[in-house]
Amino acid sequence: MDKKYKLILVEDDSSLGYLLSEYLGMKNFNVVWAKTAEEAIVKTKSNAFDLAILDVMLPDMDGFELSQKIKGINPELPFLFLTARSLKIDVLKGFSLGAVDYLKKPIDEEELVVRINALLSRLSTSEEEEEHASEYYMGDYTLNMDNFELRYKNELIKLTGKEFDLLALLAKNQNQLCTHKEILTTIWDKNDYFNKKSLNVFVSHLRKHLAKDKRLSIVNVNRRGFMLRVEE
Amino acid sequence: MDKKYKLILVEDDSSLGYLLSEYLGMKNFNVVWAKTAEEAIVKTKSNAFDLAILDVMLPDMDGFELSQKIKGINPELPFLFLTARSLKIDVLKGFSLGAVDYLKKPIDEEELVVRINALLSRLSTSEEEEEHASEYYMGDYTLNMDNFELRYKNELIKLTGKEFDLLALLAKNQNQLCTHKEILTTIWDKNDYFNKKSLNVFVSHLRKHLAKDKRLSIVNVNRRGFMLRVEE
DNA sequence: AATCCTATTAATCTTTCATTAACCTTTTTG
DNA sequence: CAAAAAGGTTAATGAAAGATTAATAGGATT
Repeated sequence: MDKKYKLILVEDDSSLGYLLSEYLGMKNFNVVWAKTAEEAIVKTKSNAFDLAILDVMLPDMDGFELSQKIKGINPELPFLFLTARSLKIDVLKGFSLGAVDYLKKPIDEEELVVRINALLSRLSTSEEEEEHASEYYMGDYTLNMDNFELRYKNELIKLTGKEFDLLALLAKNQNQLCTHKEILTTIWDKNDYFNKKSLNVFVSHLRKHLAKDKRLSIVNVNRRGFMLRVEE
Repeated sequence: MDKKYKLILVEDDSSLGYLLSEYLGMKNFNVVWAKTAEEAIVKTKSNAFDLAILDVMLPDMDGFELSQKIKGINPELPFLFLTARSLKIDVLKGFSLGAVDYLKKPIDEEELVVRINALLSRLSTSEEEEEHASEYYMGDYTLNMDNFELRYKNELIKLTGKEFDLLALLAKNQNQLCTHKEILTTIWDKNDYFNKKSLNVFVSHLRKHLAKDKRLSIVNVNRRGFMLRVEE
């Protein structure tokens, strides 16, 4: 049996939203429907979606802005934009090569399913490729991977080697849980009681370093691991 | 595998900045996104960019003014301006000291990639002269690669062979980390404990030589390497 | 061969940083 | 709800890395 993919549909129009979620449900997708951007953000935090379908015109926020925030929560999520405007299409068409696509309204449901599957299949094939970003952004902080520098609004913050390694791992997976095992095996090479104690110390240090931006927090998930949370 | 070019995109508009950096990332560019001119200046100091894409209208500074400042930091950097205004070519003529191009908004991303590649290819043909830069400038010091001379405001400072090699490497990568491995393999050919000890001695010598300009410092990044930092 | 120059090695001192310990707070479990 | 486990924070410690100066050795030059 195929994996049942979980989608979030962000659409303020009730009729269209209902119609699409029903239709996609019939097509064996697990659909969560959010009517506002705010709702979408909350839902993204508490669900592991495989794909997001966003109306670009929402009552409370621009769809692109929303996509950015969602990406902050779940960086791997592919997007499918629903747009009535033809204006932005020239901006979006370039994305048809990557994990972003768009559809013009009115929506053709069959076409929608084709696009969804295209995005999902692309995701699974490119899962292996490692991303080597040279900078990670977290709120007003920037972590530069080339010179091992952390900056808060251009102010340099000195990090030790292990502090940097840990923050880099958390930043790479921001808003996603890093398990104890994952952290300890990548940074300490060994997953034992004493290294776990050491990890706690470093988490504490990093919290101090990141204290200047209230939107950032390193949260503990009891018995599982840590997560760098970046709030919108 | 092709070299991954590193670009800085200076764009205050969140939606456009996000879309472009995502798109260029997909096109296998390493993109660093700055939202303000000030941010751009800091990032230019701490990254070795191959190209800069500047919005001409920024909240804190005019894009052309910014380009001049960036040019002061990285003189070889080619520019690509994004402009809403229909600019006449003669305005850009003043900038044709280096590789410069411009694109009108709204941006056609495919066109953007074509222009970027055009600028970069122009760069690579003249890469020969970049590698053989005859002088490096660090604060009030000048390192002449042709006659192996270091000068502080015209005052000649005598360097030994290894001192020169090391300073040249650091100067070429100023404000960027040079790892122990990088230094030892390029200057000593072998990366072992004793050469590392020797490196420390030379760093100490160079610090004395560079002491006359307080803005210069050779900083150590524990267990990673050294960096020639040039302030302001 | 004596002198000069320079890179390496040695010796010594200082700094840095990961670990450990100690103690406190929060969460989980029985 | 009490005991136990896990997590949080700060400080002490010691080993490793780095900085600096001096000594040595080896090659080149005269």
